[in-house]
Amino acid sequence: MTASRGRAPVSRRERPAKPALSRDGIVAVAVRIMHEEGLEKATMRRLAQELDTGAASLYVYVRNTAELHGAVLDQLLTTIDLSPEAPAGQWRERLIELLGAYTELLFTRPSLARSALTLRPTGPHYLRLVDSLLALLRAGDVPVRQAAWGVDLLVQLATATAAEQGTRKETGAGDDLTFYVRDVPAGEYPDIARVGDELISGTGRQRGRWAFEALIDGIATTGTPAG
Amino acid sequence: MTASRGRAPVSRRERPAKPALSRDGIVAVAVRIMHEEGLEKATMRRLAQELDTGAASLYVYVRNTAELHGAVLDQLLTTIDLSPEAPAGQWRERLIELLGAYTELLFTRPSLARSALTLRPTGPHYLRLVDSLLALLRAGDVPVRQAAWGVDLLVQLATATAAEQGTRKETGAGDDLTFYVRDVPAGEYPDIARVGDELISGTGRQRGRWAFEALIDGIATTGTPAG
DNA sequence: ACCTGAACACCGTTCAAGT
DNA sequence: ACCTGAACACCGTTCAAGT
Repeated sequence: MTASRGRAPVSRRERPAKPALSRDGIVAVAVRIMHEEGLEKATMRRLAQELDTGAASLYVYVRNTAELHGAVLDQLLTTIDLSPEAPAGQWRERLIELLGAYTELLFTRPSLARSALTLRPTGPHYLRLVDSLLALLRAGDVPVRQAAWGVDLLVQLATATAAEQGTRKETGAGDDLTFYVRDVPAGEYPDIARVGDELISGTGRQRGRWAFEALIDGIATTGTPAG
Repeated sequence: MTASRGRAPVSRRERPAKPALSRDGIVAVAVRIMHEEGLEKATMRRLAQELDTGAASLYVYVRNTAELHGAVLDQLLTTIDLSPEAPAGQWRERLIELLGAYTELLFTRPSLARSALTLRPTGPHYLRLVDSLLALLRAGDVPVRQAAWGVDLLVQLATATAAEQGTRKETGAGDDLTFYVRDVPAGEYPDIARVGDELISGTGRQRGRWAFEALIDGIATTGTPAG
C-alpha cells in the first residue's frame, strides 16, 4: 500500500521497457515460436534474441534445452480437457478419446513429439493426464499393476505415433512405404508379399484407433508376473 | 583372368593408398564410429575426416544424414539371427524373442533408436525382419489385416522403448521418475497415489516382456474395422 | 544474484570450381 | 562423373567479467 508515489514503474525513457526475464516468459516465447514455426526454431539463441538478451542469460532459468521442451509440452497440455467424467461403461471410449487428443496435440508438432519421447515429462499437467488415464483404467477394473505398467505404454504409443507420422508428413518420406510393399520381391519376402496391400490399408485414423483398442485390450487382459 | 600383369594396383608411391570412396565404405566407417563412440559422433564431417576427404564428397553416395542412418541400421540388423523356425505352438515365444533381440540391439545405441523412430527403414535386412515377424503372426493364425497393422506396432514399441530407456540410461534422467511417484501430492493426483510404487515396479526386462505380451495379445484378439 | 559478450567446439548442406 | 574447399547459416553450453 506504500505505492509508487508519482514515479511510473517503467524505465526512465518512454521506449518500450525491456521486460524482466523469467522462466514463464521464456517458455511463453518458446510456445509462440513453436506454434508459428515449429519447436525446432525455438533454439536458445533465437529465444534470447526475441527476449533481447544473450543466450547465456537463459541458463539462469532453464537447465538446458531438454528441460525447456518439457516445460513447453506441459504448457501445451493445458489445452486438453480432462474434465468430462466417463459415463458408466464408457471408460474405454473415453480412454481412446483422451489418448487421441494427446496424439493429435503432438501430431501437429512433430519436433515436440520427438522430444517428448526421450523426456519423461513431470510437469503438473502431464501428471494430470496420467492421473486421468489411470482413473479410466480403474473404472475398467484393470488390475492395478497392469494399469500402472500400461499407462506408460499408452502414452508411449501416442507419442511415438505422433513422432513417426508427424515427421513423415513433414519430410514427405511416407510415400516410400506405398512403393516398397509393391516392389518387394515375392520370392525373397513371401510373408510381406502375402499380406500385400494390407500393410498400407486403412486411414491413419482407423489404424490409430485400432492400435489403441488393441493395446488397451492387451493391457486389460494380460497378467503381469507376480511380485 | 587377364590379371594385373606386374603393376601393383596401388598408388604410385608406397604411402597407404587413399581408398576410393563408396557407399559401403562410408557406411562401414559410420558403423565403426557408432560402435566406438555412438552414432551421434558419426557426423558427415567426421566421416569425411576419417575418409580423408571433404564432407561434400559424401553427398555423391548418400542423400543425407537420415539415409545414412537407415543404412547403418540395416547393417546392424545383419547380426540378428532369423533362421530358427518356431516349433509348433511356439510362435508367441519366438516372436517375443525376436522383438527382444531387436530391442536389445537398439538399446545400446540410443541415438540409432531415435533415428529409427522417424526413419521407416526399407533396407533388405529390415524387410527380412518384418517378413519373419509376419510369418510368426501367421503361424499364430492372426488375421491378415491384424498382422499387417500389428507388425508396425510391434516394431514401433521395440524402437520407442529402446529410444526412451536407452536415452535415459545415457543422460541419467531416469531417476526423476523414482522420485516423482513418491513426491506427488496424493490430494491432487489421487490415482497416481493409488497405484503408487507399481508405477516403477518390476525390472526393465519384466516390463518389456509384459509389454510385448500385452501388445501381441491385443493384436491377435482385437478386430479391425471391415473394409 | 543476475546478466552479458565472447569463445569453444561443433553441425548439415550447397555451390562454384576444378579434374 | 567425381571430388573439393569454402561458404552459408546455423547450433548448445560455458566462462570470465561486469553490475
